[in-house]
Amino acid sequence: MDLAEAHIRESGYAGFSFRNLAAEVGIKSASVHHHFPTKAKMAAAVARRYGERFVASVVAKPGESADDAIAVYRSTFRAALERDERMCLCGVLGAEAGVLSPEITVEVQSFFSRCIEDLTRRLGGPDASSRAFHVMATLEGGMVLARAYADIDAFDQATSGLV
Amino acid sequence: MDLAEAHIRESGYAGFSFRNLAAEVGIKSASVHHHFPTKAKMAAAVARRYGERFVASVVAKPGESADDAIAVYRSTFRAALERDERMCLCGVLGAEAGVLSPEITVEVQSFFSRCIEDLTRRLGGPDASSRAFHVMATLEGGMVLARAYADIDAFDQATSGLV
DNA sequence: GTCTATAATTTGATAGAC
DNA sequence: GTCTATCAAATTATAGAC
Repeated sequence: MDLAEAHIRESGYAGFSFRNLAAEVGIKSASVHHHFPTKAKMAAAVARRYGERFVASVVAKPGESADDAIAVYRSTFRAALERDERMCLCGVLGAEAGVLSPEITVEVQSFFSRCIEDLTRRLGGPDASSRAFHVMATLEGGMVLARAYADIDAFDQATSGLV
Repeated sequence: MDLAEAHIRESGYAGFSFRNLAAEVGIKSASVHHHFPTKAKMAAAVARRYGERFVASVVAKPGESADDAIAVYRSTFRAALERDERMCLCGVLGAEAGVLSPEITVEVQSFFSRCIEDLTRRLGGPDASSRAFHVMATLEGGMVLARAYADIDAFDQATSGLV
C-alpha cells in the first residue's frame, strides 16, 4: 500500500500495476491479488488510508485562530510535498475522477469533505464554507504548480497569501 | 487532436491510446502514427495547441483592473469546465508530471508561465507575481474539486472570493 | 494517407498446487 | 500467503503494400 500510494501520487491511477508492486516487494502479482481482489479496490483502500492518516494528522494540531487553521493545512501539505516530492493523492485522483470507479471517487470525495468541514469549523464566520473551499483549492492547485515546475517555490508563492 | 485533448482532460495521459483515437475517427492506429511518431509527441502537440488557444482566448479579453484580470481567467476556465465537464489539460498533466516525458512537461510549464506572466502584468503592484501564482493555483485546484465532486458549484465556491 | 500484419511488451485477473 | 502457469486483452510501435 505504501508503494501503491507513492506511485499514484507520482503519476496517477495508471502509475502502478500489480506486477510492478509485487516486483518491488519481492513477491508475485498473484500474491498481491490475494490481498486486494481488484486494482480499483486496492486504490480505494489506499485512498481511504491516506484520508484517515491525513485527517488524524491535522486534527492532532488544533490551533486557535483562522490563521492557525490555514497554517496547519498548508504546512501539512507542504511537508509531504517537500519530503516525498509528490503531491496530494486525492488531488491526483480528483483530476482523473472522470474514469475512476465509484469505489475510488467516493473515498476522494470523503477526503475533501472531511477537510473542508474541518476547515469550515476552524475558520468560522458567515462565509467559512466558501473560504474552506478556497483554501483547499489553492493548496491542491499549488501542489499541481509545484509538480509542473518541479519546484516547491511555486507552492510557496501560490499559498503564501492565503487568508 | 481534439479527441486526444478530450481524453487527457477526462482521465490523464494514460486516458488515450492510438488505437482508441483511430477507432473514434474511423481509421487505423497505424494511420495515426503517420501524423504523430510517438504518443509523447502527440501529447506534447496537444498541450502546445491547448496553450496557444487558451492564451489567445484570454489575450482577446484585455480588461482594465486587477478584478477584470481575475474575472477573465476565472470565466474562461469556468466556461470550459461547464461546457466540456472536463478540467484544464495542463492541470491534469501537471499533476502527473512525475513520469511524463520532458517534451510534454516543457509545454505544460510554458502554459503556466505564460498565464502567470500575463496575470502578473495585469494585476500590477509589488506582489503581483505571487498573486498570479495564487490565482492560477486556486483556479486549477477549484477545477480539481469540481471534478472530484462532479459539481461545478465546488469551483464557484472555491474561486468566488479570489482577489 | 491509409491500409494489413505483426512484433514485443504489459496489463488485470484466475485456477490450482504447496 | 505465496507460488507457477496461464489467459485474454490492450498497448506502443514498425515494416511494407496500395
